[in-house]
Amino acid sequence: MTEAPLIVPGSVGPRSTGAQGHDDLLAGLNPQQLEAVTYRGPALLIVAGAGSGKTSVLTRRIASLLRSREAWPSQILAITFTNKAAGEMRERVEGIVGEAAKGMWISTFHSACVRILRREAQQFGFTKSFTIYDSGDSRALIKRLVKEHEADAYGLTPGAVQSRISKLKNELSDADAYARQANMSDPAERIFVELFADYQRQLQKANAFDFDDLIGQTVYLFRAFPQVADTYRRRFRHVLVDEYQDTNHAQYALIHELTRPVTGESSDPYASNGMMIFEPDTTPELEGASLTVVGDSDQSIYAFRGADIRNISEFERDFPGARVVLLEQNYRSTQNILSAANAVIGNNFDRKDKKLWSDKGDGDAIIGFTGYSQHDEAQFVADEVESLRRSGMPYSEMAVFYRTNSQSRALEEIFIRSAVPYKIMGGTKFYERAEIKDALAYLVAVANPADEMAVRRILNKPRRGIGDVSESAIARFADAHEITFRQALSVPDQLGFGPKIQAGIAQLDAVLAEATEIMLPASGELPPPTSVADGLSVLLSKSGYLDALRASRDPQDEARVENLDEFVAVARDFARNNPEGTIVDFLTEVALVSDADDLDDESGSVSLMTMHTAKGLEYDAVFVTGVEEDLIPHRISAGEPGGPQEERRLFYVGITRARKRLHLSLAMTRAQFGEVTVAMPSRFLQEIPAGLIDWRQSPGDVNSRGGTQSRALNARRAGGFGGSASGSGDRFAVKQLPGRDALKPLSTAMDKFPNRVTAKMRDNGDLELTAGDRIRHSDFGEGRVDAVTGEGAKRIAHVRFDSAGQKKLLIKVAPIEKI
DNA sequence: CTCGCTCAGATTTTT
DNA sequence: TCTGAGCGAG
Repeated sequence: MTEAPLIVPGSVGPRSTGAQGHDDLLAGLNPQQLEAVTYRGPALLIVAGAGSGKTSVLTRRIASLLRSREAWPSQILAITFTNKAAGEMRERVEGIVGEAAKGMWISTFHSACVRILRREAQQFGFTKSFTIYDSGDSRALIKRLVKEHEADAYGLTPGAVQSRISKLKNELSDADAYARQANMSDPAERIFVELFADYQRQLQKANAFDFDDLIGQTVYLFRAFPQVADTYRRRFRHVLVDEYQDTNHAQYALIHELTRPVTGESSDPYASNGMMIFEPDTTPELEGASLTVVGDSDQSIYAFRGADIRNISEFERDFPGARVVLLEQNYRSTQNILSAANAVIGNNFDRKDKKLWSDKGDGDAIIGFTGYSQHDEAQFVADEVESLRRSGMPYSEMAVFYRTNSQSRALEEIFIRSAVPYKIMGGTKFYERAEIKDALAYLVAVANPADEMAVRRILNKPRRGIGDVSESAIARFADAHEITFRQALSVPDQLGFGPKIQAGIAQLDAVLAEATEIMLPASGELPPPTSVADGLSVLLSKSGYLDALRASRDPQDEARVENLDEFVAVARDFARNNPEGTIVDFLTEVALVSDADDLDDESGSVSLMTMHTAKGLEYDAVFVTGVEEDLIPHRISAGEPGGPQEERRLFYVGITRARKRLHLSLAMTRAQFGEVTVAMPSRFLQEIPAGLIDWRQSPGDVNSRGGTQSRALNARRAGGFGGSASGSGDRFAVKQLPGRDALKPLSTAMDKFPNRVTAKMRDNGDLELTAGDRIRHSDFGEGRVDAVTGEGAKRIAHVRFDSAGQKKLLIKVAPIEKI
């Protein structure tokens, strides 16, 4: 991520020869970085503090392997946690070595495993077109099972069951293994084991893997079929893993399996069974792949998801002879920011001492602010953003972090009113929208007819008069005749339903069949690139799904239609980018995209995200908000072992994202679901030396004297009288809030449609106003437009209200009408 | 079977 | 505050 003193890659052509080529690779590296790039051996651990240039080191290491012809591209496997990081790494390696980079596997754990599983699935009872269940899908399945098993009577909620199963899978455990060591006299435990086993059976039956299975089943595959594993071991001679501190046990095991020596025979239980002439334990046919891992235990923030910090702390023990390189020089942040970070993380007792340092100088002081409410705090952020913008910093170089997604709301509201362009990373994902999930279910029903969940989902969408009762009847029929749910749909007349339901089922069956013929022609010939988009269109229109939405009078449904249009557009884009792409490829891509992946830094907007999402990113200016007890550290973390320490690391990750400016803010009161609660400053604040923080408004100021006016309160008062330091009071003139995402800057097709639905709540669209127009505002009454400034979504009307005085209003979202 | 109403519960982080 | 589940009426 940081490349500070390192030279710009790409200055030397791909064909340059070894020695010469290496000069530019190694130029500007400090001694530790140099070693990290050039060391050769079976195992290398690069302990890379925040901002120490680890991505650069990793990419140079790969480039250097390629340039010196130590490895073919196809022999390299580089693993990251997000597709975004993978894409970035690929780009940078390509920047250095050009075409030679083609053929490398640079991907996430999950996509690498999918690739392997698709190839090998037939080996153990799956087909290549298996479905990937995201957490929503598995929750839905578990929910159904919990109901069927009446497990809620034992206090087993779907959420709890899901997270327990996930944890167990991350440990490579399964229902049987768990049962062996569980207290089976406890009925709740017995039910849980049953649920777990049933869940797994259902997945298998549906030809589906959940997220955890992608990793776990790959490990299983390697262990059960050593000769399969060997093909991958022979292939990948250099395995590199980024963010190693966040690997869980299953991922650790996967790496282990991949880097094992190829023995040729002894790992195959059948081979040594008399037939083979080799002596046991002969020298390996091929030594294990060289393994490079990069990580920083201070940035381990995924323990809650099973990440095991020991994977990194015990690396030397696991891989004897491993070389360890420590990167401590930070090229990202100013010393003030680093000093704060060091002071905070120093309070974690179980860590190896590591002190980041910088030669960038102290830089600006950290700015602190305490608001009266989260709105007040948000206003501070918005004001600061504007002032930084005026001083020349682009919006895209600013980011706002928070602990929980729900905190984004107050920020969004204020940003919208202040006309600050922003972009939310994460939050509700586009493919979690109901209509998108429905569309996906239609596609899955075609790609993987065994997936009963998908077929059930679309059975009555749009309404076909097929309710729970009929659905169960179909399931029973399928069971009784030993056919799949999907197959049952193709014999509607045998199901014993009335004509209406029969017709509905027949129609669904016909649509699915037609789409199947488009996307997966029975003739076996390769469908044209546009087949996915075409098939999707057919599904949506001929199923009546779109018509039903269009006929609806729910205003949200209009937006849903638009979302689906966008989704079809995404499919077309996919066809353009992947001419050979099949429906299965498309579904894979959609299932594995994550929030952090579609970060788009060109769009010129401020980025809002959780601190978790922020990992691996950096910005000139960073705002860490909600620095309060019970938020960071989060209340729930207190109960978990190691919880508070992990929270501290999270905070550390947040503050080390900043290059030049760091802002820490909090609110004295926070409204959470209706009730207003009083918040306390986070303990982490006290861990930062007081001299480093320049408080614009300290917690003490806000507590003791009521002298300082709340910005938000001020602004809300119609008069907009004094107080607000930066004079932005009248930005608040828009009192009625629009939908939370109304103003979201739209850039790519992907982030365009997730937010359409809510955006419908208020959008004046192209309302044309010119000086002299009279308007009516829902709060301020009537007034006259003095002037209009700005463009497009950010057009601002300067209005002189008859009674409420002068206001600036964002035309697009203000509750106004022309009169 | 669908619709609309009421009420409870929810919010930690994510591939 | 918002969403989802549950219930009763048509």
